[in-house]
Order: sequence, then C-alpha cells, then structure tokens
Amino acid sequence: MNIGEIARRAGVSRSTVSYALSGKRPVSDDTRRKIQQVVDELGYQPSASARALANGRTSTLGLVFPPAGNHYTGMQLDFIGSVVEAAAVYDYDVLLSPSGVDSDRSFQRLLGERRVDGAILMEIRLEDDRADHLAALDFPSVAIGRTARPEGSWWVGLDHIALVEACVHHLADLGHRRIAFVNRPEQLLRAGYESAHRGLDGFTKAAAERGLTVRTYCCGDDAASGQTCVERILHDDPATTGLVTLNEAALGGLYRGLAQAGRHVPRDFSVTGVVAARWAETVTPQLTAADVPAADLGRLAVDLLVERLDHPGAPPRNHLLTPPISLRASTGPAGVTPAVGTGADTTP
Amino acid sequence: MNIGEIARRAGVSRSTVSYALSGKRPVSDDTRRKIQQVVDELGYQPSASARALANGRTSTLGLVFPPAGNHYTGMQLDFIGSVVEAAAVYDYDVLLSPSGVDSDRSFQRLLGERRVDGAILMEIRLEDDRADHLAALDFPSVAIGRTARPEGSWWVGLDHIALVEACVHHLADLGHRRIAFVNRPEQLLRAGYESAHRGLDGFTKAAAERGLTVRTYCCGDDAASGQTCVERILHDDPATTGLVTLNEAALGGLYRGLAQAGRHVPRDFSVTGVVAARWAETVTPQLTAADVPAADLGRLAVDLLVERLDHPGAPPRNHLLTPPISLRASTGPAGVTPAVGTGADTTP
DNA sequence: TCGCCGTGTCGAACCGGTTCGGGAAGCTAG
DNA sequence: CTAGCTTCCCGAACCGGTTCGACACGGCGA
Repeated sequence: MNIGEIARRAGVSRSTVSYALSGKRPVSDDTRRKIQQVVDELGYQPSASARALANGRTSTLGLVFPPAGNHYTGMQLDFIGSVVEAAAVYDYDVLLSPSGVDSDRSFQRLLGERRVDGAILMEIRLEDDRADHLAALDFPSVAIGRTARPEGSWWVGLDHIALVEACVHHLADLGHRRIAFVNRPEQLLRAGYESAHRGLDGFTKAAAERGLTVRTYCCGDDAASGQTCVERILHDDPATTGLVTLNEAALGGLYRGLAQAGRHVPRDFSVTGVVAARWAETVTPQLTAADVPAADLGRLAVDLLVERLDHPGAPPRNHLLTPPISLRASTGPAGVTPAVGTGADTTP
Repeated sequence: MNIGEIARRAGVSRSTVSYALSGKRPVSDDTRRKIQQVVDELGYQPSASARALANGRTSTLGLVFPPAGNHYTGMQLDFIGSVVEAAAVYDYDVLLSPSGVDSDRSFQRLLGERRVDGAILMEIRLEDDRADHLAALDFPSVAIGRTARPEGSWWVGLDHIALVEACVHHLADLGHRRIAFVNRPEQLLRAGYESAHRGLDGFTKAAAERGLTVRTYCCGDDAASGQTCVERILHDDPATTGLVTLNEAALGGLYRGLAQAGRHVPRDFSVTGVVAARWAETVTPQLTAADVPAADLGRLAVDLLVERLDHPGAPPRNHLLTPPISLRASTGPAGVTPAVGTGADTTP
C-alpha cells in the first residue's frame, strides 16, 4: 500500500495525503479526517526508503564499533543498549557497523552510500583515522572518547587520567607503596586506544607524585590472562600490595590469581580500578572502583549527535565525565609487606 | 554525486552506467573502462536509499532485542556481535530494534516502514506476539529460541531441557540428593521466556527421574540477587549440596553467598548450569557448565535468514544445539551432609 | 543487394514518497 | 460587480537509482 493508493481511496491527490500526514501545509478538517480514516483502515505506513530518498535523511544513526575479534566488554554492551534507547526517543534507528578502520567496507558503506545521518564512534584511538576521515568530510559524528587533539570536535568521554589518578591516590592514602597497573591488551595499547593510553598516563603521573614504586602490565581481555598477569606481577615484585586496572574482562582472573598466590583481598592486597558498577559488584570482595557510567555516555553521545544534526554549523560540544570512586570492599590499609619487610607495620 | 553526474562525465546515459556497474547487461569494454575511471576519480558510491527504493530491498537485517530495562547478559552481547559480523559477510547491515512486544513503535517502524528485509528475534517467549505477528505477515524472520509450537517456523536455539537435564544428572551422578534450581527473574518466567520455562521443565523432569529433593528459585539478573538467592536456598534447606543455574548475571552473587555461608565450592557445595564459557571462566573455581555457544547461534541465525531471503517459499529450517558440559572446577562429589546427616558418607 | 541477427546503447517509466507553483472556490472590501 | 485575498487542493517535478523496450549499427549469409 503506497501513498497513491491512500489518495485514490480518499478521493484526493497524493500531495494532499502527504500534507495531511505531515501537517506541513494546512488541510481542511474534512479531508484530513477522511484520509486518516483510510490510513487507519489499511494500516498504512510510509516507506522509509522512499522518504529517505525524498528528503535526504535516513533517520538512522550509525554506531561504529570494533569487530568482535576483540572480545566485547560489559561496558560496551551497556553502551550499545543505551545508545539504541536514547536514539529511539528521538525517532532514530541505530545501524551497527563493525569497523576497525577507515578503509573497512562496512565503514565505507555507512558513509559513501549515505545509510546514516550521523555516526557515533566507539573505542576511539588517540590517532584515529575514522575520526579524521569524518572530520575531513564534515560528517556529523560524535566520538566516545577523545583523540590526541579533540579541540573542535564533538565527543563524550571519561577522564581516564583523573580516574586512574584517583585510584592511585586512594591506594597511596591507604599506605600502599608498591603497586601495579593492569592495562588493556598490548595490541590495543599499541594501536593507540585512548583509555589504555590516558589511563597509563594518569597512573604514571600520580605514582610519581606520590613517590610510589610501580610496574605496568598489559593484559588480555579474559580471565586466563588476568590470572597469569597477577602471577607475573607477584613474580616480578612479591612486595606489591595493590593494583589498579582498566581491564574489566580480566577482573575475575586477577582475583583468582591473587587467591591462588595466597593473597587475601583486601587484607594482603588491594585491588581497584575503572570498571562498570555491575561488574565491580560481581566479584568478591566487591571492587572499589570508579564506576564507568556507560549508559550515561551512550545517552549523552546521542543527545550531542542529535543536536549536531538539528543545528548544522553549531559549535562543537563535549562532555567529560569524572565519576567518583565507589568504596566497596576490595581495598584496605597496606599491612606488613610479606616479603621484604620494608615498611613499618601500620596496623596496630 | 549521483549516477547522472557519472553518466555526463563519461559521456553515456544513466542506464549504461547502471548496467556497467551492476553487470546485469553486457557493456563494451571501452565504455566500461571509461565509466569505471570516472567512478574511481569521483569516488562515487550509489545511494543506499535510492537503490532500496528502486529494487525493494534494503540490504538490512533487523535485530529485535528486549529493551535495556532488563539487564543485558554477556550472552546477548556475544550474540549481537556475531550477528553483525555474519551479516557483514553477506553484505547486510544490521539495524537494532529494542522491542519487548508487538505494539512497540520501534517494531512497527521496522516492519511497517519496510526498513529491513528480514528480522532476527532475540529472547523469544513460548507465546510470542512478535513471532506470531511476523508469521501472520509471512515476514522473513528467524527466531533465537523456540516458541511453544515451533513447527513451520524458522529458528535456531538451545535445547535447554536437555542441557539442564544433563546438569542435574551430572550432580546426581556425583551423589547429590538435594539440589536447587536458580532460574531467571520471576518477571521473565511469568512473561513466558523460553529458556526459563524449558530450563525449569528439564530440571523438574531430571530431578524426578533421579528421585532428587529439589527446590526452584527465581533470581534477579544481578549479583546482589544471586547472593540473597543463595541465602534463601540455604535457609529453606540447609542440607542442599548443589545448584543448577541459567542465570549468568547472578553467578558472581551466588558464589559470594556460598562463601559467606561458609560453603566451599566444590568441597561442600557444587554449582553448575548453562552459561557462556567466558563467564564460566570468570568465577573461581571456574564453573562446570554447558557452554552457551552464543556466537554460533548468531551466525546460524544469519545463515538461515539469508537463506530464507534468497529462497522465498523454501521450507522452514532450524538448528537445535546441545553443547556438552565442560568439566571445570565447580562440582565435586557430595560429602557428608552438614546438617541432617541423611546420606551415608560417600567419600571414603 | 537485401534481410536477419547480435551487440551495445539510449530514453522513458518506475519505485514511493516530498515539495513547489499555481489555480479554483469562497469571501471581503471598494 | 469586480479586484484582491484566503483557503484548500491539485499536478508536476524531483530525489537517485533500476529495468524494460527499442533502436542504431555492423557483420553475416542468401
């Protein structure tokens, strides 16, 4: 059933039907009622393709995320869900595009074939060819995360530097002197993933300020890698008493590694990091962490993108979130250091 | 840049450009080369909207999943990823639609506005109005899961009955006599979610066969609910020595509840269930479980849907998967029952 | 030399909407 | 009575592709 059929049955022209439905020109009450009746009877809905062709907008947003090769983390999941829901509020659909890079066929289709009105980029890198490409085309997009030079572009993000710094200070305040950083996989760090880099920067900076002895590690996005990572940490420096992590997926493995090494959390060893609340609450003891507000990020990204679409030429906006650390149960005062006995006993 | 522009620059008609690019009619080598050259120079890509309008196909698949109100589980995430990747292989994009029911605006748009060529339904219910609706319209779709009467429809699914039965038999073989079932949230059970119902059926059936004493529980999709659920289990019957669960998201909470009740897994208490491998490996001790092959399911669903799209009128097909139980470390022989002392000591 | 056939290209119609300019009808003011 | 203004609707063009029928052209056999 197309608009012509409706017009015929209502005894009016196609354009009148169009105006009656869109309200872009006044239509008399009588004809509007007649048209509405036919529409309701036939359950007519205009074709999205035809409408998209005619007015040059698809009412669809693209969500560009890395291919599944890299395991998805819980944060990404929450994120996708919140983007889809927020987009629905604005009557946008969401098209998924698994793209690592610029030259991906999927990415090219999204842009070249004009399948979407705007795009949201996940898993941003400091030097991001996708972001550069979109910027060069002046294609409406919002990044989740900041590139190395975010000025003049639209983004929402987490202040990873500040968050990890807060974690380090938290541990230092508790008396920890030798701590480790468990980062995302090396492959992602090398690829320039923002969170991995800025997180590492924040760690290094805060540790230097507090004069801590530190080591940093990359760790695969799975439990087994987390376990071996802890083994390496304790092998490299048995006097380590705490760690900070960005790696949600490895968290269970980190805990397992500590348990198998006979380190009790939080008595012998403190763990903290930047992790979504629902995952922080999954482990025992529950993780003291800066809770990643994935759902907020998704919603904000959509808000910004819609604003950009509605007001072409508007000055760039952004949101930098710095959620506070939620104190749970995985950190505690540094006790007697088991091996070297450097520090004095701080627990009476 | 549209096809007319290409035609003008190549000095041919629009139809010739179309045929040169699609290959649906022969075009002389000379003109094809000329056209290709112009296309390459301008980086021309045909508009998806126009193409969709002209040939009545959008090259897009709809993925209908429940709104985020229900927390997403890890399984759903893997699933979404594998669907998107599999669809990309066939040159389909994936449009996300958060829909609980038939009457959702989002669902209506998907179908009524003909935004997608076919749909994949997640989180199927035994009586599913979305599935009924699609069937009534003869709209190409594949369900993840079976409704109460799956005959004549296209679906892929897990044999939840058999999987949970296998878990029960596994525990019974180890000598457990009093076990509990931890299901998905009551709200989902009442709504008729397939996995919750068939899982429960399998549990009840196998328990009856083995003459076990059982209790069944519904449990929220989060760690806190898992913890209180274990408290209820041990309160209702302290002699319980094992549990079977379908509830991935509660798993961490279940473990925590057991630990706080002083039950050591697997010495005092065995845990098993139907859970994706990557989550089963997250907990310590790692969960002995029937691994949910979410990625396989996603791929198979896309394969089936594409087949259905390519061969309209083809007889319905389906895939019922029954992954084996992966023995990890969360189950062991039933020991002395701590409270009542009913059974003889089975460990020499 | 003429008719026939195959090859390569073109023009026009079509997909299903939106939008613009204009015209008919009805009403008011001069 | 008519000029002028609203109000309401129509026809036509357009968005950017695809596809069908037709036609020009060259080579072939009769």
